[in-house]
Amino acid sequence: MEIGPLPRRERERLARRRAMLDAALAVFAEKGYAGATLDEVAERAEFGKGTLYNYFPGGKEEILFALIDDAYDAMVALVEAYLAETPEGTPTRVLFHGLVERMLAHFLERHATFRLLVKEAQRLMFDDAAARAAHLYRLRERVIAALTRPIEAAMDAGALRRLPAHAVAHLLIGNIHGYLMAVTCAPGGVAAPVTPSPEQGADFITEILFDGLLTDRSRP
Amino acid sequence: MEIGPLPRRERERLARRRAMLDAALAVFAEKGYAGATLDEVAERAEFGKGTLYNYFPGGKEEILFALIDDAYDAMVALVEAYLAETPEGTPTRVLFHGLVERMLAHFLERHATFRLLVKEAQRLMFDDAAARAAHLYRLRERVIAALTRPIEAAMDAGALRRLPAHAVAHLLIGNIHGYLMAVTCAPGGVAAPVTPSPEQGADFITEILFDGLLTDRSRP
DNA sequence: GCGCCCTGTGACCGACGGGTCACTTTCTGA
DNA sequence: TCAGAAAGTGACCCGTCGGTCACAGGGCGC
Repeated sequence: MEIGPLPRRERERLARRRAMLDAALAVFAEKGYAGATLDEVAERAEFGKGTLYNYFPGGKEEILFALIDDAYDAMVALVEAYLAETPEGTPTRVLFHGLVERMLAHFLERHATFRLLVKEAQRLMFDDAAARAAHLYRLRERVIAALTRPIEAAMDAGALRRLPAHAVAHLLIGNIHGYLMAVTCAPGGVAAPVTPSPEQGADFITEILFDGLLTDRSRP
Repeated sequence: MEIGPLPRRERERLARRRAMLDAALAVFAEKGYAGATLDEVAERAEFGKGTLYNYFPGGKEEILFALIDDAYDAMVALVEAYLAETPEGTPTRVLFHGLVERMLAHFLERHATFRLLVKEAQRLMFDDAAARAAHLYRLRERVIAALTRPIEAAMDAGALRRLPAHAVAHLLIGNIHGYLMAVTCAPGGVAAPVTPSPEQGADFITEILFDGLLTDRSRP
């Protein structure tokens, strides 16, 4: 992100790399990794196919992993930035509501990234090649770990029931994923059969996860 | 399933078709649709490649859709069978606990089917070809609809809070999917970092969805 | 027992696309 | 201005696989 001190040459190189990744993201998200062709990526990035190999010697697969790594890094960064900027003492419920809202907003405005993760990351997690699967597993674990920290803190503070924090983090991710699938998979793209805005989505998820579905108890 | 009255010729034909689908399921789940080859499917089914086309004139894609259709049909059948055999008046919580347990058990003992759905169905839901995406969307909706019915009944009975039943059904599916991902994607296959058995998984999911995560209220 | 037809077969074909490399263009520093 | 280096390019190569089809063989009716 520190683009100031870098020599011009370097900056341009990074910008070209960025342009290639952007093009690849669009193509991969649209056609899927297997269905995408490097010719189309190159064309959309406005480079020759050979040039891609100057920037990604590993070819198609290296490009895919660069995209996936970026997507997971961004997710971890989002969680950590949010936690860092949220004042101490924020009520647990507000804290998590904001976090869910941020994550929903993040993916709703990065539709291609979400598609890529759904189409390819999930597939790679079950890859035969143990190395690939393990890499994906590690990326996912980093996100889970980032979420586990505030969950555990809330449990320590007595705000949340003491449950396996790791499992709760998985559940949170699962709900965000499920919500996004429901919202973005409606026929015709981003039209919404369920609630459409990040706020409403966060309301729904937070309310159910915190309060549960049951009626038979007092409610504020 | 009615194999009695069918003439022998028909039965054998269906059995062969079944064998081909089984082989294809194994190969597709392992290598992914794009990575799988019909040669391998044919070999594993112990037929010549040409024979596949006698049973699936549409080729590779028809085989994939047959598998996915079967998987969704089985899910709907599972839900409906469970609801049919569960006595009237079963407490809501017990009803849903059993349902979740059934679904978890179903997929835990059909690992290949789960992998296929994760790898391919999710990908197809975002397919460019609107027809393909719409088909998948319809399949998913049938499952959601089957789940929505008991949820709405429970809301009508006052056992669950009045919330958009459709959204709650999505959420339930999302949690089951998330749980299975967490459990089956551990490095090394089906080893479990979270809770491993359908019972424990159903306990966890039911408890959180019904009671919520908060501590600050009375609990039985 | 005979011949027709239905089913199975796998060698073959052609499209496709990932990756390469000899050549061109652009940039840099003297 | 120019030579050498660095970066860009796309025609080409070649392995791979979905799909085809001419032929084989076994079962069924006659």
